[in-house]
Amino acid sequence: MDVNPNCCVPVTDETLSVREAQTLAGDFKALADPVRLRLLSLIASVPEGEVCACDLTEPLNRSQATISHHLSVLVKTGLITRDQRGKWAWFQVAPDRADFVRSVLVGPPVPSST
Amino acid sequence: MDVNPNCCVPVTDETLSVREAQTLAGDFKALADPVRLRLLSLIASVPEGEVCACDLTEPLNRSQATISHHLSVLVKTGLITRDQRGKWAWFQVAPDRADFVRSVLVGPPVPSST
DNA sequence: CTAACACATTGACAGCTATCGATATGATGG
DNA sequence: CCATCATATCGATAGCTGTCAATGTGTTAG
Repeated sequence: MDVNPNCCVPVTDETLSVREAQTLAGDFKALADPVRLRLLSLIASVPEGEVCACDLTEPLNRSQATISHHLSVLVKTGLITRDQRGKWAWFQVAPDRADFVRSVLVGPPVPSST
Repeated sequence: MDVNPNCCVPVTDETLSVREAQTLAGDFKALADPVRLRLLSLIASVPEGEVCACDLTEPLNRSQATISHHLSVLVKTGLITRDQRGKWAWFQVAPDRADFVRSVLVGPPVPSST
């Protein structure tokens, strides 16, 4: 296929590399689920800075297994950290990702009425 | 299941609502693919502000059908707009989403060396 | 040791998604 | 009209993902 005469091939150095794109996509994949977003939101919203898993199952209306799964996805992606303390597991937003998480959680431009 | 005595139920008003979470997750789902991220990056990087589809197939190393599919996903999500002009289709970052797109494309903290 | 508890893991299933070849659509040029 | 080109859509397939019940693992209390 030859390039049409009206435009240029736009690949520049500013373009995301394949590797960068994969990394970024991995982060967004972790954020691309409503349950995980609400989990993250809950964890980020507590003044204490950390929440134990027992308090996350009920408000999200999912089974304990499902919540545990989502938490482990968030941990594996590095967005939150897990701290096993006795028989409870405590989660907090990963300190080095706190800015990212906060910027991500400022709600979308909800297309509400008016 | 009763709440353990060491923590509180953290549901507050700051928590993402179900609807907000769904909307946000939809955006991130569109961004959760390396090919779409690179497409977006290419479109956002041209000085002219718009690119025709013919210039997007080759650099991403995917079939024409695949690129067309990804472009339509980005259009449907509202991140880019399509302008059919003669037999070419021109794409640009949606003006009202430009800030969001730019903030999203600033590369991740790549853990590689240098 | 045993029972109860908090949580993780497993196995299964339905639904979604990325991809491509093939084909359709719609514009352009003769 | 007809051929050609740019792009969209279709159909098929392989792989991934969200979910839950069931089960495993490690902890605490008696």
